[in-house]
Formats: sequence, structure tokens, C-alpha cells
Amino acid sequence: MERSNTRAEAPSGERSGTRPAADRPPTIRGVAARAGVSKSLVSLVLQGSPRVSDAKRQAVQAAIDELGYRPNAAARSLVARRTRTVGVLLNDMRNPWFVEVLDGLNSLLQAHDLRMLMADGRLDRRAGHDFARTFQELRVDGLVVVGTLPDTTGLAEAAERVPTVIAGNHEPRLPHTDLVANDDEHGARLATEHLIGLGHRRIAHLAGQGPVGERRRRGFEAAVRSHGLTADAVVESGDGTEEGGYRAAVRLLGPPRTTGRTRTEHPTAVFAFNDISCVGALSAAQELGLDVPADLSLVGYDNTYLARIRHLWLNSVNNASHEVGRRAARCLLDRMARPHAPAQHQLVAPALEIRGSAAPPVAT
Amino acid sequence: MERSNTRAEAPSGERSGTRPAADRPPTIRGVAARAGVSKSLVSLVLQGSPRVSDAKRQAVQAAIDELGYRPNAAARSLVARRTRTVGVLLNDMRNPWFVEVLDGLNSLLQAHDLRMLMADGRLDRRAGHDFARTFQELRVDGLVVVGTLPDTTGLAEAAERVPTVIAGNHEPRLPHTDLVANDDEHGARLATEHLIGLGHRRIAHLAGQGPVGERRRRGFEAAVRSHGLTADAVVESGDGTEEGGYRAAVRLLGPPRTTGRTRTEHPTAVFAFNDISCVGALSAAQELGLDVPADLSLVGYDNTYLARIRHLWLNSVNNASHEVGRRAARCLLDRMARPHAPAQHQLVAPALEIRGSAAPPVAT
DNA sequence: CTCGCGAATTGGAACGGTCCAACGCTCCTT
DNA sequence: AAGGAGCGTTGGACCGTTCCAATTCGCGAG
Repeated sequence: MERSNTRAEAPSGERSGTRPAADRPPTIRGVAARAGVSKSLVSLVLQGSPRVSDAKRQAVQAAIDELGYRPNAAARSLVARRTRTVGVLLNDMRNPWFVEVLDGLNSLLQAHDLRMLMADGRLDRRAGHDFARTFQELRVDGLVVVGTLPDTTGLAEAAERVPTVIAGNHEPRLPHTDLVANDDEHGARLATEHLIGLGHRRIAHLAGQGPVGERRRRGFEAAVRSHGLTADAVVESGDGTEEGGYRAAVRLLGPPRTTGRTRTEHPTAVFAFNDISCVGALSAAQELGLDVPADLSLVGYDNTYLARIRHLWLNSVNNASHEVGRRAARCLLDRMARPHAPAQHQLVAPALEIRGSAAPPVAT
Repeated sequence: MERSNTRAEAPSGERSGTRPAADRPPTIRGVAARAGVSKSLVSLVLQGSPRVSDAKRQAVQAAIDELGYRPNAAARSLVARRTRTVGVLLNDMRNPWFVEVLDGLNSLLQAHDLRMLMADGRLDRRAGHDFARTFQELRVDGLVVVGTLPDTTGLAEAAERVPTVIAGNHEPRLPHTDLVANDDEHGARLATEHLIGLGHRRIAHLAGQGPVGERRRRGFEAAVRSHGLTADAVVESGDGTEEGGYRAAVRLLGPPRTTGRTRTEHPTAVFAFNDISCVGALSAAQELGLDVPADLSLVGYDNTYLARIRHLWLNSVNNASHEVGRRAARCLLDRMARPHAPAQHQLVAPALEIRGSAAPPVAT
């Protein structure tokens, strides 16, 4: 009996060394007993050590299969002081782009034998319960924050202790925390210059809210200015829903504005800050009797599957989220190796996807 | 020194009982030392025991805050023999409906202080690595399978040991495993009877693949038959993409078929097995010069945000996925309490969402 | 003054693994 | 024949927590 009871004359009677195994899952010791070897040897087999004889290896393997033994990850990580798990903090599962990022993340992490543990920050906010803490308690080996976090409280503190990477967001900037984000300004410039290149001179922008909306708007304005044009109009499209895009586009394209402009002064092209609001603009154009792309050119952003629908077939900026995920994984792996390296900030260049929603303007 | 070194005269010199704390995160003992109490007392404070004096409680709390102590979940679950974690097996994050299910699941599980650990089965399939196994190693307290699993290998075995619930799928049926699914047949009947109620007599169906597609098809056929009609046509729409729906609809609505039917014999309504293929049909109708809903009525399925886009505005069956998630959580909690209860199978009734893609047929 | 007695606090075993030093073999060298 | 080297195998400490039995302490009763 390896684990001898120090107080042999325990009052409770014959607590013999063999455990009663009260219907618990089998342990490494159970396997060892069954195979007639020591638990150390079982451990070696589990880790695929080459210094085990074939005979014993097979005996152990047989015992494992018969008992349906599964190693206990908690016990393992307790002594190994690593969990081979990275925590992924999502802010909103509904957003389709994050799936791409996740996919990219996964491809690399999996290759390094790390599992991803995901949590939706939006879902999991109960009173005083923050996620950075939960992940710290689980002793994840790394942390990835995908998208905009509802509150950064606790994150800064977690990032001090756990290798952390921010993916798909420009904030927050923390001391030892890398950041990989989409280059929204660049993407917006791409879209705008595409329209300019087609010959458009009066280009409007349906702007979005938040930091992302702002960056895309800045990119739009920069592109317009650098070509000697003035932005025809920048309209807030609100919450980024189809409804918001629709209303904004109606304001933009509807009956002449109070300034006294005539019909011909309406914009001939619209750059929307995302695909959904772009679809709203498409609906508005249709209702107003404008043909897309003959009378009005449209460009969206995010290249979601909406843009790929034949019925819509939008030109859209593809922000290469998969690449964002892959680079974030790369950063995380590097940082796990050298936790105190200086923070790296990267931008991933997007690309324009051209379909059928833009064309040269009709000669006026 | 509580943990005395048995070999006091170790060759390595003065390995005193106090750990060197090689930059490890603080433990309960560190907190205890700092607060001048025993580790047991710290443990009691952590669990909010009422039998601790206020003075000590505050001292411990102060030490915890100063050191930034976080309890180690692995150590805790090792002795507690529970993890307060349920594993969620997803087959495809890209599918939007599953987010709803997750949301429903979460609402209940969170209330019972259980965290969800998600894994995407599609992503995580490397050689010989199955997820049911990973979750078993993590000793999750419960398992939820969301959607169609790529391979059921290992699941049956896992379900023997861990309370398991299948959500949003009709298979597999396992001994002690509950199942909560959408009533697809009912939903399809709802959609079909809606069209019949509008006066349509020639109704076609764009069928989908897999068990889900089959059930919806059965519902369609049953509804048609029970109203004394014959299904006008059932066309395989393939993979469930927009392209597939488009092609199928073109076959259905295009130039007269080889059977010699005339134009008027084309169906006046189409029930598509999901929204995406329904959009494909919409595209086809448009290209063929058919107005929706005047010349052709359409009904989709899933009530995704596609259906809600003003430009598309599809009638669609809402399969109440949130409710599926909530009921699955309920089942899981029950089963965690009584693991050997007989398996329960529930169907959640869907509801029809009416928008603008269906109308009475024009008189012929 | 001593003897319970309850409340507060503590020591140590246990949880299920990994890892390391030590052990018993066999075989080879000197 | 004695001494190593190398290989396969083993015992036991240890990881950070919980839980239980035991201990200490102050205090009122006998």
C-alpha cells in the first residue's frame, strides 16, 4: 500500500488502504492495479514515453480501454502548472465576422495543441462577475479578446498575469498586450477610390457608430479629399441595421433637400459602412425608382454573405478576418514564449471584392 | 512549518519548509501567511462561512486583495469532484440559429452558476481527437450537443458517464440522454397550410438535404395531401445555399418542362426549406420576370435576419430556437440531479412569421 | 477551582495526476 | 570477478484546494 494511513488505529474501523471506489470514474491507480504495474508506469504510457516495454504498454492500454479510463485534466494541470487552454472572450456571437476570426485563431492554436475555451461576455455579465477573473481562476495559458469589450475592468489586471492578445479591435492599448486589428481606414479608402476610379464625383457615405464607424468615415473623407473632391454628404445611418441604412438613404436620395439642390445634384454613389446598411440603401434606391448600379453605385463593408447573395450582389470590402485570427494566434504563441516582450500592434490590410453594385455614372 | 520535509538532511542544502515561490501566482497559503492565519481559515473565508470572526475575515480579505489572489479552479474541482462547467458541442458556428439556442441555454445555466465551455466540432477535428473525450477529461458536469454532429463516435460512451442533452437535433437517440428539437414537420405544415389558406393549389417545395430537410419535406407532403391536393413538385435544392435554391427555382419556374405542361401550370407558390434557398428562388423569380408576391408566393424557414431584410421581406417559419435552448438547459439541470431518469424527448412548436412574400394567387 | 461547552481556528489527509531519484536487472568492460 | 552503463520500473513528494477531526480558548455552571 503506497499511500499508508498514518493513524493505523483510526476509530472508524478498518479503513483499508484500497479505496472503496464509490462509483467514481477510474483513476490512474485503478488502471495500474488492473494492468499489474505501478501508476508511474501508466503515467509514462499515457505520455507516450519510449522507455516502456511493449508488453507492459499493451497491458496498460488494455486496462485503459476496459475501464474506459480518462485522465483528469484538473489533476494534470495542477502539477503541470499549465492547462493547454486559451480563453477566448467574445463580445457578441451574433456578429458573423467573429466566426472568421475564431476560425483563424483555431487553425494555429490547434496545431500547437491548445484548446480554445470560449465565453460570450455579453451573455455572461451577472452582478460582479467578470470574465477575466473566471479565466484567471481556470489558469488559462493565454487570453484572446475578440471584438469590442463591454467593460475593460479587470482586463488590464488579467493581462498583467496572463499572455493576452486583442483581436479585431483598436482598444484598449495595454502594456504587454498585443493587438491585431482590421485597417478600417485603409478599407474605406479602397472602397472610396474604387468609386472615384469609376468616375463618380458626388459620393456620399452612410456612417456608422462607434470607433469602427469613425475609422471608416475618416478613411472615406481622406480619400475624397486627396482626390480634390469634397464629400457630397455624410449621413449617420444609426445603429447599423438595415432599417437605419434605409432611412439614411431615403434622406440622401429622396426629394430635393431644403438647400434647394436639384435632382441631378444627388450623389451618384454611396459608400456604406457595412453590408447591412448597404442593403438598406439598396431597398431605398429601389423604392425611389433608381436602378443599381446604373443610376446609383453602392459599396458595402465586411463582405458578409449578404453581399454574396445574387439578389443583392454587393461590392464590399473584405476585411480578412481570418487573417486577423491567424495573426492574433501567432502573437499569442510568441507572447506565451516571452511574456514580457514589448507590445506589438498590427493592422491587417483589407481587400475590395467587386461584384455588381457599382458602375460608372451616367453622363449628366 | 506544516508541510515538513521528510528528508530533513537533503543533499541540496537548506531547502527550508517555506516555498521559494518561484514567481508563481499566490496560493491560499501565501494569503494565510500574509494574514497571519491558517490556510483552512482562508478557505472558510473564501466560501463565506459564517463561523469566522469579523476581524480575521477582514484580515484575510485584505491579504487577498493585496496579493491579487485567485483561487485555482483545477485544485478546487479536483477535490470537489465537480467543475461547475458544462461542455457545449457545436457543429458549426456559422449557422446563425445556434446562437439563439446558446442564448437560451445560457440564460438558465448561468442562473444555476454553471459556466459554459464551448467547442466547435467542425473546427476541432484532428486525427483521432474527438471532443466528447476532451470534455470527459475536463470532467464537465454536463454536456450539450447543439445541432448535427459530424460523427457520433464517442458520444454514446460519453453520454453514459456525463449527463447529456441533445438540442436542436432528432438524433441520436441514446439511453439516458434527453433531446429537445424543433418540430420541423409541424413548421412545414404551418407554412404549407398558410399558402393553401391563401388559395394556392399548385405549390412546390424546394427540399433540403439531411434529416432536417427530410422532416420539412414530410410536413409539406402531409399538409398538401390532407387538403386533397397533390404536391405540384418537389425539387432538391441541393446544399442549401442561395445558388442551389436559385438553380432549383429556375428548373421549376423556367420554360415549360419536357412533360408538355404549359406556362399556366407552373406553381403559384413555393415553400423553401430554408431562408437562403428561398432568397435564391426570389432571385430566380425576378430574373424570369415574375413579381413576388403577385405572380409567385414564397415562404422560407428559420426566420433568419435575411427574412427580415426589407428588400427581401420573406414569410418564414420561426423555429423558436431560444426556447429550444431554454428547455435543453432545463433538461440538463434535471438530469444532473437524477442521472438515471428515463430519456425525455421534446419537440418545440414553431410559429409562422408573416411578411410580404406571399399573397393570394391571381385568378387564372 | 475545575469541568464541560460552544465557537473559532488549525493540522493533515485526500483529490488524481507528473516528475525525479532510486532501484534491480542484464550486459559489457576491465 | 568486480564495477559501470543503460534500461525498464517504482515509490514518494508535490501541485492547491476542501473537508473533517482535533485543538484551543473564553466563559458560565457546579
